[in-house]
Amino acid sequence: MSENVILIIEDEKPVRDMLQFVLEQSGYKVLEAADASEARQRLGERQPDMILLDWMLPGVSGLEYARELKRDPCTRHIPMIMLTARGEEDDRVRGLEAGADDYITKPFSARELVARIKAVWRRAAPEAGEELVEVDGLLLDPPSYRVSANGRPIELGPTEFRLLHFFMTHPERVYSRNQLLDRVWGSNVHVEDRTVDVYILRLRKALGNLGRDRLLQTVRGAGYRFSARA
Amino acid sequence: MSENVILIIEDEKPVRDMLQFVLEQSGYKVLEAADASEARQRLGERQPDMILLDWMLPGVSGLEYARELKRDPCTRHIPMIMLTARGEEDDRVRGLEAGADDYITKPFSARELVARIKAVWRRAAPEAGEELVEVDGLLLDPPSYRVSANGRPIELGPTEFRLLHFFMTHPERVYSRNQLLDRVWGSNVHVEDRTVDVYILRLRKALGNLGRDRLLQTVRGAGYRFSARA
DNA sequence: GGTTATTGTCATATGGATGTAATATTTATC
DNA sequence: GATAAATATTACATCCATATGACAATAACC
Repeated sequence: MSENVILIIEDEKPVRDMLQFVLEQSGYKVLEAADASEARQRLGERQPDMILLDWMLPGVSGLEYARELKRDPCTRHIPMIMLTARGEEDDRVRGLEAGADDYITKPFSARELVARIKAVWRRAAPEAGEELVEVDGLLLDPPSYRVSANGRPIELGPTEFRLLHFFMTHPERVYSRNQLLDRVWGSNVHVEDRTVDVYILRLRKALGNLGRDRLLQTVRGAGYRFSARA
Repeated sequence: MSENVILIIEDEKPVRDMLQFVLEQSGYKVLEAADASEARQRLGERQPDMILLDWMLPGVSGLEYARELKRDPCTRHIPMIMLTARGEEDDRVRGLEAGADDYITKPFSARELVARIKAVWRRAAPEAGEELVEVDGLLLDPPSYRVSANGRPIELGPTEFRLLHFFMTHPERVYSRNQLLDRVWGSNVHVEDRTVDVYILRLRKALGNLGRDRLLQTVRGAGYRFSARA
């Protein structure tokens, strides 16, 4: 997961600091602005992946600024969460009408904030890599999380599933253990590269039940390859 | 939330433009028609999720056209709001009798319009999934709020009912806890994702009484799936 | 107003999943 | 064929995700 950037637009410094702490704690990068004009400046420098906008701002109100953000083609696509004091139903409706994707009422817990941020992103970005993959009678269906060959199901653990999915979508090419760790396990995990051997074995065993283990080939000195060819 | 499409049937262009602006601001897609014949054309091209119908139309009056829409099986289920100049109680009654879901008097604020649209959808939403659902001998009937298997009834709480309804209408696909919270609990609520486990358990217990708990499958590391297959 | 059902959260139990090390086997090289 | 290097396989301790039962807060109901 690449680092996500969140722009906080909030005039009260203590609240801003609290937000920054919470969000950085959760692994996000934070930009700050105390009012609309500072926000415009930040937006000129860098496009964030999320905007947290306080309802009450000095000068241009949060609501007005929300509308402005949603009018600008450069910023309208950026998901926005409004921060409001004591939940007035009216404000909430107006905030959502102004184009906010969600709103959150102060005071809120760190967990709630992070949960809402994730929920908004989830809704904004539908999942990728959803298509059914087929190689040599072997079927892998991401949405249903199922693998089968000749109609018979194959049981796989999560890691084996990801590994097989990667191989099936990148066939006919050798990947080193470290490349596989990067692409399947994730870039910043430290795992012994010999671990890959073990998962290859586990995957082969599972595929072997239906005679598909030959698809997973060892290339000595280089790594592994997934291929329908002998 | 998928993009909702609203068809505006209104002969005065300035009013139409205003409506379009307001609705697009609120994130809806807008179709336009100046009279009944144009409306028929638009409806042939695309089914909207809502119809805004002016009371006064040249040619076929709004009232007549409302009746026509409610007679046609292809359009009768689409929620409809009538727009009228001044609120004569009489018109209002006739409009509602003709099948309109709500009624709004010009001039109205953007907020009022959007609020009524949302309110109509809220009321219409339960009607949307009205059809009896059946999976592997398990029956769920939304109107009567009943669930049964082999003729024997199953008692479910409201949340378990909604959860089961969602699963039965979206089978063979894995949903993460957070996706389920979004789709079953609603997007603007904050609930711990572990709570889903508990409701899965409760639902399984209820289904287990009639041996249907196997339909609700755990997919480790991914979420849950509803499926009649093993 | 009191009772009951519902809801969401927590603590704990359980079992699968994960990563590593030790050992066996294969392969390449001389 | 001996040796070294790479890979396969086994076994295991640990960790983590899920299952489950109990509970307090809340809402619905009579």
